[in-house]
Amino acid sequence: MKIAAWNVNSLKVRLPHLLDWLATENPDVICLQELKLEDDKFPRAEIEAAGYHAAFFGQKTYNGVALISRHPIEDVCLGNPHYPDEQKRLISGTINGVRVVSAYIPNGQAVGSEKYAYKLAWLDGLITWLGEEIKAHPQLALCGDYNIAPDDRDVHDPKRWTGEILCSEPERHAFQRLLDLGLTDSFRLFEQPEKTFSWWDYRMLGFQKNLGLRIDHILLSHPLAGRCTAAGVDRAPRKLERPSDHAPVWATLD
DNA sequence: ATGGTAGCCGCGCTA
Repeated sequence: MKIAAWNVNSLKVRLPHLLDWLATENPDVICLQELKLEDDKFPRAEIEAAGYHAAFFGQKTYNGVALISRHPIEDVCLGNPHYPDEQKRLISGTINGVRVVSAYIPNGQAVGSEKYAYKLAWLDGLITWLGEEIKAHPQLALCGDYNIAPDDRDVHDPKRWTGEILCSEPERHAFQRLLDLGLTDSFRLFEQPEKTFSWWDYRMLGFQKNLGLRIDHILLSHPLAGRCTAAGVDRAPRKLERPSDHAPVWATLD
């Protein structure tokens, strides 16, 4: 079973890239973030024509998340019952007996800002909910755009980013609290090339210079981590014309 | 120190 996550930064614009990636990589599941479209604009027909089911939680202009799967998606849950939120950032469903969560964790804008406080509160709500969810569903994968680089290895220039948004200690501590629930960063189960990132700013030739961060993650509960055979980031779609600023991340399970 | 780019039913906001 191959599971992926991709912040597409507008599904309308990126649909051709998504369909290409589904055709070449053939994931069983891909969790999408930043759809930036309402549910009635979701390209259901195109996704189904490619042989996939879809469950989605959309919003105009901002946010929006989806589960795309080769297999039926059961028991879909929209949002976090412990954290009522106008912003559509969370969707979960059961696929092949695996509870798959697609999450778009808030960016936070700047340390100390109102949006930063929202990010930390949102993470608190996520952690509370996941504690219960993982008990109910021991086989769980939390996938998406975390907007957190968990370690200095995940940052192109750790000194410059020390204490900055995406790297601050409270954000990294929240990531650790997710791991403490019994989750494992699938990417770090394997040896990886140095300076592997999943997001590069559109500005200042960020991708060309590899000025990136690894902020997109697939966390696996212990039973799934034990089945994980490979994980990585696929930079190829970031090289295309009019790319998302994020690359897809993936993990395979036995 | 600022600004650079991309997406959105833009005319600023979010990332």
